[in-house]
Amino acid sequence: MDNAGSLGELRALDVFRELSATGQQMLECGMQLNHFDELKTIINKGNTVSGAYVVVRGRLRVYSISPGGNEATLYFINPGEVCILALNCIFNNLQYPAWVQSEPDTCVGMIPSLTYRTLFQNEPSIQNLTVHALSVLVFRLMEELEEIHSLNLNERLAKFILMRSEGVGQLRMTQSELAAHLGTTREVIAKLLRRMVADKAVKTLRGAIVVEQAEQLARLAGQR
Amino acid sequence: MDNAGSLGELRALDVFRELSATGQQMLECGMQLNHFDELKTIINKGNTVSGAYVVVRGRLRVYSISPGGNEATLYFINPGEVCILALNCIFNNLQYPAWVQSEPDTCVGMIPSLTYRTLFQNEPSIQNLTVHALSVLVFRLMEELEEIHSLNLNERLAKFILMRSEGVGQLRMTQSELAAHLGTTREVIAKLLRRMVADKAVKTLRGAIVVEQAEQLARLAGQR
DNA sequence: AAGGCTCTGTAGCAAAAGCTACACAAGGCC
DNA sequence: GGCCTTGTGTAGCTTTTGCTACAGAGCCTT
Repeated sequence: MDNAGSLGELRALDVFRELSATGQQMLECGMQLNHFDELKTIINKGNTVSGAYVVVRGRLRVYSISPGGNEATLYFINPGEVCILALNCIFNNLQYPAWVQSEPDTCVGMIPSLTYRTLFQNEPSIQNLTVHALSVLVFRLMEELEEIHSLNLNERLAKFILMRSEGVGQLRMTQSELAAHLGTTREVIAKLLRRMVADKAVKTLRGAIVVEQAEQLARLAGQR
Repeated sequence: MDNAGSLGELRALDVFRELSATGQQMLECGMQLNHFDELKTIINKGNTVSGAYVVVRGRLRVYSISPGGNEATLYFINPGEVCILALNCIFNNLQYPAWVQSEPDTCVGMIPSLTYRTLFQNEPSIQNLTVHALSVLVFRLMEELEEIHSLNLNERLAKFILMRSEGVGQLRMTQSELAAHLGTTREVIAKLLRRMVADKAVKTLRGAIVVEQAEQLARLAGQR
């Protein structure tokens, strides 16, 4: 996880900005911006992807849905990063293997497949960016897999709250949403939260979790 | 999962062979072959990686170990494929984030980091190979994550046996090994196998599982 | 203010998975 | 053959997670 963080420096947006600044690339003609005010599903599983996505503002959430209807977040795409899964599909003409959803107030740039492939062939910076983005994703997925195997739900929940409340001290999210991220159900989240509340680690509000004692929470996340 | 399969055509070994055949690359000087007769741990978590690994024969297994000591397989690297995680580390000077183990009778070629980086900068085929290998890995990891979220142990076990016994009709593996792959314990595997035996889907031997009725097994793997 | 919607709290039972403990079987080695 | 190691079968208990059901609280709309 620290590893993955240290990889996050090469920002897709900067690369594209620089490229278009130099002028010799036909970049402007390609990138089109889309803005999403509220939560919206952008790609459905099985969709054909028409281009590479770059997150300008906000965040994208890539998730899967089980036959039973339960959602589970696979990973997030943060501002400045490309949606490498889309690249994946572009390079191999595949269908997108998951769902993608925008968080509220998210802005996404789209570069047509063909443009991206041309850029990749001619621009070392784009080659690096691509490899880099894929690497980051691999790290995130491995980290997620590892956590699922070695932590139980309680620990994963504590960790999730801790990570996503950083700075603010609270996490604006309903318990159903939390459940969808961790691949479980609302009632289970409620049950676990009840224990954390009893431990005075957090406080629950409508639509939010307030972190009371971060170290207490960290302890819950750390060991069983 | 069908997606991942269709990605597997670009074989690392062929690319390197071709490159060294053309002669203008200093490839021979780089690749050194290692042979492993039996199960052996090649990379430990946190190790610094000294080069790119190409599997010539056999198979590599990438896995994680939880604090409790339980293993869980993240994915396999098949003949002709590169260990992209190692590439990852090469490009970003990171430590390897998991353990790697060779199966019996496995042959692995190693290309020093520097050589690989040079190749990547100059050879389009290597660039493609790299992106391709990373893409395949991303698909495999996503598939694994999705399965963990949507299938229970019984279904995952059935699927695992089915996949790994293809053609032969049996799976040469102890129950402890099975447990390590699926991230659980021997007793649980034994319990699940007992049910499958009662259903006449499989038969258990010492060190092996024999598939009796593949469709029966497929049914167990398919739904709950 | 009334009604409706969404979110939360709680209980209780069912199923899944993990853990401990032990008996027995198969194969290798001396 | 006897011993040792490794692998398997089984039982019973605990913990975790999932599922069903319902009550109440907060917020918005009309």
